[in-house]
Formats: sequence, structure tokens, C-alpha cells
Amino acid sequence: MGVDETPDSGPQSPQPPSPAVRADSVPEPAVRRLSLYLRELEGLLRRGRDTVSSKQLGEVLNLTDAQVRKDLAYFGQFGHPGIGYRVDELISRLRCILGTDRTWNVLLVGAGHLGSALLSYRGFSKKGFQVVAVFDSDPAKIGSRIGIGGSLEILPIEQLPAVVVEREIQIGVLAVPAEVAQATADQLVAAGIKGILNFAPASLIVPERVALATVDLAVHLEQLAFRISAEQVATPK
Amino acid sequence: MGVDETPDSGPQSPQPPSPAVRADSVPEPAVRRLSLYLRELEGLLRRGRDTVSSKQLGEVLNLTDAQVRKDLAYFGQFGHPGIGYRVDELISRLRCILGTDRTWNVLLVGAGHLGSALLSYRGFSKKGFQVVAVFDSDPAKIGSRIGIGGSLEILPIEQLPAVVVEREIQIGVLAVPAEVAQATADQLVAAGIKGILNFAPASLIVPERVALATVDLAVHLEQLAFRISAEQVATPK
DNA sequence: GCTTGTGAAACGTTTCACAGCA
DNA sequence: TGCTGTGAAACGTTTCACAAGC
Repeated sequence: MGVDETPDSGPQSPQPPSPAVRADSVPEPAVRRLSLYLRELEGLLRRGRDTVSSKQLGEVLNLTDAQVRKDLAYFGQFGHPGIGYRVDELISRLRCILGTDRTWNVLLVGAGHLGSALLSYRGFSKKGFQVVAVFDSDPAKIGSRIGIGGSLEILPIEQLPAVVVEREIQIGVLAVPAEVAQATADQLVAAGIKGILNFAPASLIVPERVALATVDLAVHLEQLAFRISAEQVATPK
Repeated sequence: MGVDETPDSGPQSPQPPSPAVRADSVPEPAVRRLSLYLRELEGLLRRGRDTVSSKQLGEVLNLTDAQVRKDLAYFGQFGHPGIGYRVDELISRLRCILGTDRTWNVLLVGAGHLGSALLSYRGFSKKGFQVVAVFDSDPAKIGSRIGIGGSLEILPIEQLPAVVVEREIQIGVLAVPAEVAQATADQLVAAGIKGILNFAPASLIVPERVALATVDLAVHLEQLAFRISAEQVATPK
């Protein structure tokens, strides 16, 4: 499948990554919820809360208190009996675990509607994800500037391997048509990307060492349609 | 929480919904995978395939053949021993089950970058989801036209209840800032919306009868960051 | 009082393995 | 032979219940 990998340790990895706890044998659903805990905690911090109990955290997220405690306990002992969890403390622990206590350099492939929207989305940089390169295959777009304040030049896909190394890019966001999604993913993998966030409505196959997440917007609408239909048939309660 | 619900049966529901099989006691993960099966099958159909086995379907989706068979069997007996599944037959069965064999009228709240991108996304209408109204709270935007060919006028949120009834809207897409997401969701619920697709990075609380799906783009990047970090710590295989 | 962390039980999902059919 | 549909076993996750700590 083309070139395979950057030698061993990347160009120079910024610093040893942070986890500090072995992150294996942790249920996948628990890891997904970690992000939700962090999001809620950041909201609590903004509202000036100092501590929060597993019960309170669970309530807003529709989870039991035991679930919250167990999820957090997979990674260490962060709580204080009788008190709960200290908001600021738990936030920095979770950021460390999730890897968002550092900056991640991200590239975007596909400067269409969705790609442009993602570029102007503040939520990414707030969490430490910095889009540092944009690629497109359309010759008409190449060379033009895009992003907040036109800070990025749209590059041809051929420059991908060099730019990934140069700008120390770890994650690629795919906002291309489904038909070219697999081929583009292959190029990202060949360039040494470590994770891919795929917005194309297609299943991708990547080597095990590459992390992959696919977000299919239409699929989520389909799930809503299913649940609405089911409701009308079954429980008109 | 404001007005509660449109009387009983909506204005006039287009037609009795399609499911035909009791859609209860089906594992949630199985329902999620139904959408993926459908997506793959549509790809197979385009490539001219007539039949497919559970093994072949499972391979592209990283699932076992038994998993595929069991998922489909929850809804009926669609397969043909010795042959597999007929692609066109299974597609129409799945569309019927998921509720995408009919058209869904959708509204969008929030005409910012993401909202605009969603409006110009072809994947929605391809699956039968038609955006028929757009709302925003910014007075500067109200009255201007948006969407493919400027076919939609941006309306003030005050018109929401009337428009939902008038245009028989079942699903609302939320592309608003996190701070106003819950308040906006409350308005959608009050207007009688049956399902909400939330793109704001916030947990929403809605009545049980309203279907809710939240897509937090930053959360998916966080999950990638976690898995990449974990990889470097654990298995440098 | 209230809260965490955790073994054990309960529950749900996935995989196995095979009968039955084309 | 090749494939589906399906009980039963294996596995994983969630909930329960309680000891220990503030």
C-alpha cells in the first residue's frame, strides 16, 4: 500500500506523551465518556464550581454515579471521599490522559463546504488542535488562501509527504468525496499520519497502528429517523 | 419548560410509518450498524453486485459474519441459504426499517459556518432528508437567502412553532453555540419536533419521547489523540 | 452526614458451532 | 459445497452494595 512509515521515532516527537497510566484494558465506552466528563467539567469551571460529585456529573450526562466513578478509577484515584472531585484537578488529569494537554498539529484534506466550515470552527483550537495545512485536488483552488484571516494556503496533494514531516503533523481530517476517501487515506498513511478523522460516508481500511474515527453525518440522521419511526409504532405512551 | 406538545397526532402525519417489524429489544449497537450495512450495500449496488454474503459484508466493516447475520435477523429473514443476501432486496428492507424509504422534513437552527456547510451537503437529500427551513437569532442574517441556489430564507426563531406545523417538520438540526444549545433545544421540543441532531458541544436534556443525537467534532479528535498517545506508550510494536 | 473506590452480581452483546436449506 | 438463522457459551460492561475515608 505505497510507502509504509516514517522510520521509527517521528522527525522529532515534541516531547514524551503524557498518559502516565497504562491505557490498555480500559473499556472503550469508558474512554468515550472521558471526553464528555471533560466537557462538562470545563463548563462547571466557567461557572465557578470547585468540586463535583459523581452523582452530579452523572445526572447531566444520563449516567449512574457508579459508572462515573468506575470510569475515572480506571485511570487513578482522583476523588476525595466525602468531598467529590476537585474540578480543576480532574480537568488537568483528564486532559493529560486524553492527550489534550499539548498541541496537536492537524491537516485538512478537502477545501469544500465542510472543510471550510471545519477550518473556521473555534472548537478545535480551543482543545489544542491546530490546523496547520490544507490540501485539495482541485487545481482551481490550489494557491488560494483560506481559514481565519486567510492564514493558510491551499496546497496540492503531492506536497503532502513533505509537509507532514516539516510541520510535524500527527492527525489528518478527511473532508473529501466518498469515492476518493480510501485513496486519500492511503496517502495520509503513507505520509506517516498517526490518526485520521474521516467525514466521508465510506468505511476506510487502515493499518492497525493508525487511529481512525469516521463521522457520517447522514448516518446520525438515519438513526434519528429509525427511533422516531419506532416510537410511533411501539410506545404512543 | 414552555409549551409541551402538538396535540396528539401531528398536523397530518404523511402516512403510517414503515417499520413492519417490532423495533424493541433490538440491541442498540445493531441498529447503528444497520446504517453501515445500508451504506455498503448502496456502494455494491452502484458497482453492479447482485448478491453479497454476510462474510463479505462483514469484511469491509471489520465485523464477523455471525454479527452481520444476527443483526439482520433481528428484523426478519432476508437471506437466502447458499446464496447470501440479494443486494437490492436488502437495501429496500433496510431503508424501510430505518425509515429512509420516505422523505423527512428537517429544519436547521444556526446559519453560521457549520450550518451553511450542512445546508450545501448533498448527502442529506440523497438519503431523503430535506432541509425546508433555516433559523438564526442574528438580526443581520434574517431575511437573507441561503442554501443551494438561495432557495431558503433565514427566519427569526420566533417563527419556529408556526413553521414546524406548516411545513410538517419532524427533525431539527442544531448548529448553534454551546451556550444557547439547551435553550434552543427547549424551543424545538416545545414546537413539537420529534428528533434533534445536535452539533453544539454540550449535553442536552430533552423529554424521553424526543430522539436526540449529539455529534461533537472536538470529541472525536480527542479520542484520536488518546489512542495515538496510548499507542506510543504501550505498543511500539 | 456525604462521598469515593471496588469486588461481585446482573445484564447485554458478541462469538461459536451447528442444524437446515439451496 | 456454500450459505443463512439461531440457541448456547463466552465475553464485556454496567449496576449493585458496601467498606473505608472525610
